Amino acid sequence: MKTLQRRTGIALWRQVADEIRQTVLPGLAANERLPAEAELAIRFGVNRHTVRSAIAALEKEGILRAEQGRGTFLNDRKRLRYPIGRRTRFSSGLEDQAQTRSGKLLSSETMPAPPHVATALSLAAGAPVIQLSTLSTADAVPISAATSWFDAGRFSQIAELYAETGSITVSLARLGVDDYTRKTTAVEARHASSEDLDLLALSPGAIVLLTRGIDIDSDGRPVLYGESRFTADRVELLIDNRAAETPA
Amino acid sequence: MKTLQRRTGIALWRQVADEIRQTVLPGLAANERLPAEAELAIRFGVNRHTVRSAIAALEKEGILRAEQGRGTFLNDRKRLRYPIGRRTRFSSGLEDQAQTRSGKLLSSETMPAPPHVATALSLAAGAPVIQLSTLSTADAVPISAATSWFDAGRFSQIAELYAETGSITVSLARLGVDDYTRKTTAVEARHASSEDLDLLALSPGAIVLLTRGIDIDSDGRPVLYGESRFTADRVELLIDNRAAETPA
DNA sequence: TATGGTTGTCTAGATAAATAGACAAATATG
DNA sequence: CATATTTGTCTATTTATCTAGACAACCATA
Repeated sequence: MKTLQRRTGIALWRQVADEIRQTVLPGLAANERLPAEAELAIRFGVNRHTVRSAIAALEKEGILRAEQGRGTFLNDRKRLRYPIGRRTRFSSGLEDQAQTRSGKLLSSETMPAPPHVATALSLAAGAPVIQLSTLSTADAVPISAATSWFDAGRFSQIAELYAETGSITVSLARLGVDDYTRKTTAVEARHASSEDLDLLALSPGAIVLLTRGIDIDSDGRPVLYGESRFTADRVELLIDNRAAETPA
Repeated sequence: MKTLQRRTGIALWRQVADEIRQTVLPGLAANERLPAEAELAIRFGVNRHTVRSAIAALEKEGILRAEQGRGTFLNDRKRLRYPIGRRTRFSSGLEDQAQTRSGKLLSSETMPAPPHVATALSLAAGAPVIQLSTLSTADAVPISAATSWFDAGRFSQIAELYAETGSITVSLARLGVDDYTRKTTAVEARHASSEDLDLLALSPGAIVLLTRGIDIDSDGRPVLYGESRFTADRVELLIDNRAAETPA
């Protein structure tokens, strides 16, 4: 196999790690043994030491474990499925997948609305908005880092409420928004920025799923505009268009 | 700024390219000039030559253009917005964004259904299915590579029809499926595999958005199960949950 | 047309990644 | 307990990446 490319700025061992993830692991059951390092080296056309670097990286990510004399084994881990629909909430939809879930307020700031935020919230450009930076975890593992903007006039207490409750839904309920629904969600994927690496405990080159969404209340008024970064190796997004989606 | 990390298997120039993409370009209008190479080198704490490698890479991607004596400029390019909803079609929804769109059949094969395909199509494990590999382009640029599976009993002519028409929708219509809707779509992101690099004309380390979706006909019977890989730097997915989504 | 700022090219040396080979340490098995 | 298989560690060498500095080529403008 001669599929790896050199002189591309991506170290060979990293490419090998990606190939193992994508072409070797899918064929294995949990706790099953991988082919020996020497065999993988031949298969990918690289030195055994390069394969070892790749395996070391995957081991550090918690995907594999190597045992001297026995072999290297696939750990038992599954990806979190994060539902996105009209009623997108962090907590609900994950109950059966994680024991504990939490939301932490990293920072809040009142600022004039940047152009795209003003547009999303149907506010005048530069109108005051509150920006929340939050981090959500499931079973103590960082799942997403989000930045949300709210109309400062309508939701002046949002930061304090979120800090107290750890939930956007609960905070909004206390401010008189009984219900809200997701209007649109845009999804992109990109390499994690240095800030993402930090917040989400990722290693360089990692991928984040970026969603940008607008939530509206029952009158159709925009309630919040948010951008979330999900760790792509721990999360997949599930978009459900079934009949339950029908507007009330 | 000291945000770059060394010894990670990602060459510094590539990290610089990503940082430029994410922290410098968003602040620029189309055709606006970037800070000078020397200034960027200081900002990122690397040698000017490293910045030049990064710019060369972005130039090769068509994002920037460097002009000797004048500076380096941001090209005018926009990301394609690919709508995902109950009625997900490749052609419609892109009309206003690309002059020409085409679908090409790469290969087709009849095979026993792999477990996850059988589940998705509500078939018995191992029942015969037709697998289509297709490539979709917009304005001659590869946008997505897809693998789709159909019940071989119900849609035996699907490969020939797709080869002829370049459209799943039209092919299905000729086989008596007047309408179909998307039941669920799962979205993941990962590094492009060597096959993806090839098909989608990407460079190593590039990201693909992977969607896995099930389409059903008006009776609720599964029509196709498909997995699509989108080039993350040229496409974003737009999930629309508005009232138009209401089932017919 | 002189000047300052910009990108382009070249040389040289330092640091990181990849290859090659040898052997130790642990494990499973006959 | 002898043997084959596997991962772990070490040394040495080659290749790629990054840094450093100097200067050429080109552009805008005073």
